[in-house]
Amino acid sequence: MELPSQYNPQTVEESRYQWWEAQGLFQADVDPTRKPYTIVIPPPNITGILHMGHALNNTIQDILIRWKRMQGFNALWVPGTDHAGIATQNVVERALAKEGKTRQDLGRDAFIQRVWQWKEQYGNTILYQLKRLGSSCDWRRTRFTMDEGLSEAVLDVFIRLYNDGLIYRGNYIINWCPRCQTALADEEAPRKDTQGKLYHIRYPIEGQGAGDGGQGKKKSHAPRLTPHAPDFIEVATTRPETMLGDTAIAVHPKDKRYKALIGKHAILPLVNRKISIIADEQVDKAFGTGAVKVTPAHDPVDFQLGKKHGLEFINVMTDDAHMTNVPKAYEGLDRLDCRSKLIVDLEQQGFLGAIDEHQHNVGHCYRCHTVVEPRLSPQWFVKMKPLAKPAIEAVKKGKLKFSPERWTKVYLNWMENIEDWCISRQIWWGHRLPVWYCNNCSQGQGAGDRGQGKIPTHAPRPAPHAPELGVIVSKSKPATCPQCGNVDLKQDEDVLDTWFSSWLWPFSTLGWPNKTKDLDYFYPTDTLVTAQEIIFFWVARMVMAGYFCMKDLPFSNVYIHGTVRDITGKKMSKSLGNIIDPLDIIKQYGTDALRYTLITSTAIGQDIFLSEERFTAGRNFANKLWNATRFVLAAGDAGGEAPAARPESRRDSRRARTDGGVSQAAGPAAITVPDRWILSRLQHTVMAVTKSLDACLFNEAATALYDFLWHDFCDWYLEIAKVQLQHQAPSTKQQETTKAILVHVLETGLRLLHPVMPFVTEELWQQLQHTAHSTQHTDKAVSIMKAAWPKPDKKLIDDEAESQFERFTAVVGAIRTTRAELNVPPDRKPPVHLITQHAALRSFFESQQSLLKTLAGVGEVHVAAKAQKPKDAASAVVDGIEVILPLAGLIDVDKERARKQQQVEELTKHLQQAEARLKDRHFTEKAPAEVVQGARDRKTQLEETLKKTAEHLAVLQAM
RNA sequence: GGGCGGUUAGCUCAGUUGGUUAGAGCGUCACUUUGACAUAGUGAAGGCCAGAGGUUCGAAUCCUCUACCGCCCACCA
Repeated sequence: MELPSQYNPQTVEESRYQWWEAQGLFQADVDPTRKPYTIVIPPPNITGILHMGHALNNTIQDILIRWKRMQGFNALWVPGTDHAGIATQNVVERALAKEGKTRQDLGRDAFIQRVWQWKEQYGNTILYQLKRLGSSCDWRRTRFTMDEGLSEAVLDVFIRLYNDGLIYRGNYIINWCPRCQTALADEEAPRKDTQGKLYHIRYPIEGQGAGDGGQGKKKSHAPRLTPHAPDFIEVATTRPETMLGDTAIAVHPKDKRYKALIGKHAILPLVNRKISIIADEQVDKAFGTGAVKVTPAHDPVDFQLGKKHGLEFINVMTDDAHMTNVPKAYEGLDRLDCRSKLIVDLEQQGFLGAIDEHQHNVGHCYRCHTVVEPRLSPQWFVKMKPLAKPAIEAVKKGKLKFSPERWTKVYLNWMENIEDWCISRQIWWGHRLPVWYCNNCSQGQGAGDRGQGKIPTHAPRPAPHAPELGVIVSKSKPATCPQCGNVDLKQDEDVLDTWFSSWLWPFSTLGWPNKTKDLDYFYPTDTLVTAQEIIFFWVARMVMAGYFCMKDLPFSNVYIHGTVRDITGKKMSKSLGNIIDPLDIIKQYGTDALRYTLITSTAIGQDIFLSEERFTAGRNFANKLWNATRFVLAAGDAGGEAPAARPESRRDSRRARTDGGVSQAAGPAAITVPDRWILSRLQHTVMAVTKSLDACLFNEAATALYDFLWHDFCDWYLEIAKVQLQHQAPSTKQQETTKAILVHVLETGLRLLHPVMPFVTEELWQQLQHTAHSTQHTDKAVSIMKAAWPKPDKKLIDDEAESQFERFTAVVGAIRTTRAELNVPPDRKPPVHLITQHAALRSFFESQQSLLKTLAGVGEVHVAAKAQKPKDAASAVVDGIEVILPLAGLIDVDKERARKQQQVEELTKHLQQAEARLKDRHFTEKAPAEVVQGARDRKTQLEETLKKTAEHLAVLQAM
């Protein structure tokens, strides 16, 4: 079959993928006779479109899966998607907004229906895109975090945790996004450095003659804070509007400035509420004025202080961050408008001190970037400390490993300081809490009554099995309230955090909570491949869920890859416009090129700085392989007229074609040093690639293959094969051997490369199956995917051939360099003299004459023990062989002389270094013997080379 | 404020447990359109391994400090 001279991925990839799928090659089922290898995909959001991060992440997973599959494992890659609560709801809400509607207009049920509709239409886009990447997932098993089984798992684990006392409801300071109107986990409210202002406000002290609100006082910017008779206390805040909810002022107990005030009261300006002045060590004397206003309902630290000191909690904001429970003048104002108005009023009434510029970290909603409001709110929490315990142990005992290893510390550090997890979200899209309220029993503590007025604080429910009155946790709606028999029960309006379903992913996708054969066989999974951003969100929680639900860790290896950035180091993002779209790259360069370039661009766990030009390397490599195969196929066909040398049956052919059989079948006379060399190099490559993959050093595996296939195989062996194939003597046996080796080495190389570049390797491997010299390594392997992973054949490792061949290439290189440097016209073929004392080397070079002539472009080859010294000859010494190239009439004598001069200088320098080293007593006495010996050998060699080179310089100088 | 990573050729990066003269790809320059491939071949130029100390016979590699870049975590109002 004729192959075109260029590889065109477009004509191959899609149809080849469909063929794989149709053959069922991605599928894995329970098979007790084989060992499983399992990966669960980090489920992409249904709103997602493929970006470079996905491309890298899934390429790595696919490499592992394809590699393990070839090694004979029953390899399962479970795909699926995540419902991505807030993200998806936002997308659908935006679509609604275009129709001029809000979700409230539709109502809850209709809205959710609308989201499902959207999901059906667009939610699998990302999965189709993963197919374009070549991902060999078992698509029959595709799961979705809101499908029936997984929803069941979510409710099940909620109830288990609740019954174990690990889920509780409490009023807590949470991050509240006023735009999305939902609570956000800490991880969902990333902090950004923000330039803000620090407002100083003066609170009059009760009974110090300033209780009249400071009217008529002169404005002074210097706080008068004497320990003796202060009439006000000045505090500093970045959010003045929260002062309306202040219920105390806190100072450090040892702060001399305020000691006298502790226990007294201050008057809250504008509100005229009496608040107490308390002491707490948490207060930093050095910050601001050293006095802090305490707003327990609107700040995490203040919340703690509030609980500790029994303060009142006053919520002054509504869900959409407008003021409430405040003096009429401020009621209903937006938080920022209120801030402005307050500043004016405080200033007018003389309560305002200095306003400083202040840079601080402010949380922003990760979806809409609105500044979050820390806010007291009734929410559901998972108690994390008990869950973290086994998850910490697993890592400490080495049962769970991270690569790169450094993430272990990050993981442990977080786990050991873990905070409870706020799992309720005030959105509609997600798993609704399996919680019902009885209005009879619960006194209006239901979900509808959120965040208004003065909320009593609840400590977390401390002991298990202490059910709150009127709160019923149940998978389905209970008929009646078990306490009072009331039939009017209302389900909690909240849904669960998206991660509350993802943390079950490794076992929920395999059927949990049912006891399935899949679970039994495939769990625990093996490797989890993910990005560093979600170690806390997801990885850590999966480990905890694994131990809680399955009593076993969910995976034994976590591979954390780097982040794909643009060439300047910025994260790729739409708003920056620095996106390189993987699908564009696939169109332009091919999937294999994309995969190859991504993989070779990152050492373990390092970030990738990507630029588009880099993909040419991958494309060129695929093209190189394509053309090498074209050559091998052509060579095979050309040899078709030698049937006697060809084994007749397939069975025979397999025997003759196994690794060990290559040399034996051809007989000792037919195998040449280059043959032995390439076979030996192949074994080293098999070992190196396998070892690298074992250590997750994907870039090293790919680079080793690139070097071997491109340089060793194409640059050297293919060129040699051309000579060996055209050569008539000594026998056609040699030609047969050469052809067999060509096919064998290429075929093995393709198998090694298949996990990284699946498409082109499959295509070419299929082509090779049609040749006379094909090697069929697995019986009935229909695809390279099912071919066996190569194993090294130690018998073919041939140090002698390797060192001889290295000498050969060095001699060829020396001749080429000389020719190029002296501008010898390419059609001129000067004779060459090889001078060496070693008889073995002489006979070796005698036997390689024709190769030398072709590869180095020389005429007659003279091998001798002694130099005849032609006057105008260029020469070089490599590996103890002197190479003399008589170039009568072709040399630029001056130039060559200068070059030799330079060579002599360099050699002299190196020799001096070597000598100095050997003279160093410390070195000779302390360094290991082989290192010292190496240095001696090196020195001797240098001396020899220098001597010869100097002689030639002398010759040149005489010319 | 803590923690982590990075700094090696013009660019992007490798560099195994310290050990000959520090490598690759891209780019550059020269020659080559030879029957696999110009998405190629051959050859060349290009590095005080961020800086300063230290350990060692020997340091890109180990230690300390400094500088810059980038991430993560954290309640300084």
